[in-house]
Amino acid sequence: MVRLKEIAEHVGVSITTVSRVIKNDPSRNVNPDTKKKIWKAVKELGYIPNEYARQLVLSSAQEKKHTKRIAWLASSRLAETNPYFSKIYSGINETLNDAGYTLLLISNEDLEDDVLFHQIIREKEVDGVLLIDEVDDEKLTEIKDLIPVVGVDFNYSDHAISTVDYDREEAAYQAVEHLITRGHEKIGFIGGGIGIEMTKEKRFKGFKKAMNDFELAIEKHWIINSNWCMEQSYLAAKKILSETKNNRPTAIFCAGDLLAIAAMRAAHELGLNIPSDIAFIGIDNNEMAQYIVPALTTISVPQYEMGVIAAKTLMSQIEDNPNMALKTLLPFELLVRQST
Amino acid sequence: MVRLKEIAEHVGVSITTVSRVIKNDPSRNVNPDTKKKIWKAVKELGYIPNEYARQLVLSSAQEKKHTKRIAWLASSRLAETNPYFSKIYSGINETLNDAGYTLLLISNEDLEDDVLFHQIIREKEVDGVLLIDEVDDEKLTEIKDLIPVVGVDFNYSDHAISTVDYDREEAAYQAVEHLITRGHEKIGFIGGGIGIEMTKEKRFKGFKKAMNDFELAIEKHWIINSNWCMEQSYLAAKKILSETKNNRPTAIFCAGDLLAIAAMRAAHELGLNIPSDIAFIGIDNNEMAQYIVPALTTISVPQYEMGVIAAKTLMSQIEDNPNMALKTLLPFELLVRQST
DNA sequence: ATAGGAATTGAAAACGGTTGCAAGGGAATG
DNA sequence: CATTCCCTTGCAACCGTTTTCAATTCCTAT
Repeated sequence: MVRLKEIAEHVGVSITTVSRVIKNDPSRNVNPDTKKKIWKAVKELGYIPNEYARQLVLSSAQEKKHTKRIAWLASSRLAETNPYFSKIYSGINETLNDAGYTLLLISNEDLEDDVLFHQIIREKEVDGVLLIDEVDDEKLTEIKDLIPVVGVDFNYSDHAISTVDYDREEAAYQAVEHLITRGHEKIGFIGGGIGIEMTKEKRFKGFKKAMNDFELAIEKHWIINSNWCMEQSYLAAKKILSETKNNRPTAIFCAGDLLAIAAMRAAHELGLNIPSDIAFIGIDNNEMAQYIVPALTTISVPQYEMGVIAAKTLMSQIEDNPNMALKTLLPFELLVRQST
Repeated sequence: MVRLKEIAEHVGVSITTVSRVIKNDPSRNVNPDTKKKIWKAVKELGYIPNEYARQLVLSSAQEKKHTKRIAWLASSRLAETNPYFSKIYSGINETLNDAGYTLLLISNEDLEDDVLFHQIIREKEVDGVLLIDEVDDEKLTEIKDLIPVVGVDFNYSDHAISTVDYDREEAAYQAVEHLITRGHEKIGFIGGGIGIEMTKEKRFKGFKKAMNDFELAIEKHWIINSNWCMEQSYLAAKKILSETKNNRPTAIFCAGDLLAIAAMRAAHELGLNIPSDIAFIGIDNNEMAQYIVPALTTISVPQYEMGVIAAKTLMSQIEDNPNMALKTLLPFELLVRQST
């Protein structure tokens, strides 16, 4: 390992001078010739500053340097399954990268490990944390006092942290309203809801509110929790739609496009026509939604923008440190296609 | 900041002893009572070891400590668009996490930035690099001498680095062969190929080989480069399939399921029946493939396993350091469904 | 009792930088 | 020619750990 010392000897100056040149310290002036010679030696010898030694000195003076790293905290299951998140990720990553940050991926489950938690959060291996999934309350309470935190794609947390989301209750309301204006009265709901009580699920709330506002009855066994799993959505839909015409819904609101696609398959296999026998509406505007047959009516959510804004919010919290808990809501849009 | 010194003073022992207790050094024995007292003080004062000071000492003795971080190097465009990669990612992430590693996401484009490159690769902010996309040759040559590298989901690189992939030429061959055994003779090809000359694309090679082996003619304007973009695949398919019956293919081999789905939409809009008028086969076995109507015949690729093995390969290169360039190929499987 | 060994502890020297302070040298000024 | 000042440079202390080595105490076996 090349050290300052070797450069100093090679050039014939003191370590101090070399250090000053390399740090490009503007408050100290070094003879241009010396400077040139030192840089030459640095290149030749392939010197790389020892970050540890540097920080050691600084650690007492100023507070610990920013690492320019940010943790993306999500349950691994989630990131893996849903293309929905890759768009959010895209927005986050591009924004962060432009600002010189890099993303560290940590799955929620791993954070249970105390060692990791200690190392990453307490020792500030990262400057901030982006929450995609809900973390359990206890952990969140612990984290949010130690390090800036911004949540994306959810907002039902009671904690005082910044979140970026769309108004999912209103989105669901409009989706159901759309079905109702199309004349539907018997409407089912296929939700995701991993470990979240349905009651907390805003999309379900929106569904209920719309049904109530239009004085329509909610049929309990048309309410499905799919665990965000296409297979489950498919099976559930198959079950519901196998009933006789009077006992099955005429429309189903799915909390995700993928769930809708799976459910539509079930309808197709049962020989039902979409949308005349059974209509479907999703949420997400997955790229696929427009290509499947029939194209899926859905609510387009600004995933990319959510990522961008979440990243910006977090960076401003890190850099300017205003500990305000901002709740940002982004606009969405109903896209009517062939499935309704 | 709480330092060893303060603990030492608080307990009334030397810094040395405190250090030994905290490191839990088994080769040195410390009086159990002292140990207990020290731990108590550590907890009370909230001591957190200064990683910089620690590493500074170690940096000369052994080589620089492993950071337990690994960089995932991919073009941002790629990760964003294709659910295909999230499965690979899943395999990688889970395997790494189990071994105590975390993933750092770096987009290919950002690495062009010399500062980032220097910091991440040269200063060993990570222990190793996973390549998903091809990096440009120059960069790769530079990286692979500095740090362990493993490539996933490609193997046409001439460089001596380890790769994990499936035999994509053979997979393509079997896909086309399947179409041919179904009686098709006029077969089109929709490929991805971002910035890669088609000739380098193994899937295209497999396609050509099969066509040649069965003595079928390749129609040039049935060969499309979609840039992995569903929209382009859709448009291209629409153009080809608008021709009169004699001038259009009876089957199309798509280098990805998503491309196939988009192309099928085009066929549908033109009123063509799948598979009797036009058959489709994809590659990937995207989760969606089985749910669309008609379900897509495709080649299932062990994405998750590829991720797992790539991660393991990289870890063994980091830890055991055998600089061998292993080329691992995983098995795939033809899944015949309704689109052929 | 006493030598020898094991258990326990501490002093001090690194590790590779940064930085306050002071000194040397030359040019400018009186 | 003496004085002052600025430019340039180096000395040395320090950052918070780890670790070598030696010192001290306490047993145990003779």
